[in-house]
Amino acid sequence: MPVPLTKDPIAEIQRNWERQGWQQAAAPAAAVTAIMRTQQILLARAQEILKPFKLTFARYEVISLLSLSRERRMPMNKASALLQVHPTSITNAVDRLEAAGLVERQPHATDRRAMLLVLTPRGKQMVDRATAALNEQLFEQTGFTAEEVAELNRILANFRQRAGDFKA
Amino acid sequence: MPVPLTKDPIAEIQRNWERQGWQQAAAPAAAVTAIMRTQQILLARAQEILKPFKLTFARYEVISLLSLSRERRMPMNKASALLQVHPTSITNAVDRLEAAGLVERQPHATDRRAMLLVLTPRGKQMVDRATAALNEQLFEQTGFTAEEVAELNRILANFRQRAGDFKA
DNA sequence: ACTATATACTTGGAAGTCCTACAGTTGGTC
DNA sequence: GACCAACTGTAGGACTTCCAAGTATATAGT
Repeated sequence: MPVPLTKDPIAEIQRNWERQGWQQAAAPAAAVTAIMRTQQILLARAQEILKPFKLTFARYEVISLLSLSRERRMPMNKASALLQVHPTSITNAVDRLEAAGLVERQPHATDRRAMLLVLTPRGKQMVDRATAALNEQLFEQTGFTAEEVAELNRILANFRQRAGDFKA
Repeated sequence: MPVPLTKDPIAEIQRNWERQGWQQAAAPAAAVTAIMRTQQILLARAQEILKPFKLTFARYEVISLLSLSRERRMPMNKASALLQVHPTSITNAVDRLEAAGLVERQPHATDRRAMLLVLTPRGKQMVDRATAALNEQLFEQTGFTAEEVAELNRILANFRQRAGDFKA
């Protein structure tokens, strides 16, 4: 990692796959690996930017979601569904957000099984600052051109829809 | 997650960002989130396919790399560089691969700090079967069209190069 | 030749993800 | 009205990733 490689290791995977005679699988195998690596790079950047706020990207996503909702509150199962992560991941994130005073758990008015997540004023302030930092330092300079962003959004939305993430 | 959402939650993020007046950041924010979600879906599929082999994707990547190298052996630091993960991740994966009898650690001939990873015959057999499964069940039916795969490979290779993953 | 810096790997710990299993609630069905 | 299936959130465990620190070895500079 310190010294950049002289060859793209993912292009190397594709060449290896082709050399083995797996023509059909070669390019998609490279694409899958590239997506995983890209995610890793983007996540690392986000975490770096969020470090001064003592937030991780997972926790940022939770409070950002709350911040954009009406009333700045939401049942946990809805947060889980919208962020598309396992319920226990939300539990984990909320435990830490609550310890940091950014979010509160409140009983649901009509369903005693459910928990309502409520963004505190401190939480709101934190989201605003963290979002400004992410916008400036990550989203407005991802390293993708505007065309590439549009292409990615198109291709990945198709994929996610076919994968069953959402309907029509 | 059980019931598919009626709206794409990532498109929702983009709309929310635009509503807040963050025009420049909106589309890239959606793209970043889409990449993360897509990685999650692909990783889950890979893990599912590898489960019968008692392999995780991280461990598969290590033995696949060894399998494609001359002599089926490689120093750990080279594996770390090529897979672009932290050295400790390799240590972790190799501990488990070694326990499963798929890989062996051998001393390096000329550098006594270094460790040589050697794929065992059992390991080779396992890679071959796992690769066949991944090719059939994942890579040959990712849900991307051939054009989309080509676009992804082009866009993500540019990105990774700009991010410093490799030179020229 | 000797010291200082750099490299290779491991250990221990923090954080995230998921899964399984469980307790408490809810709600439709007979 | 009682009962069972489905749902909500959480505890515990496995796994991965990274970071920080430590040990051993190699290499460069004086």
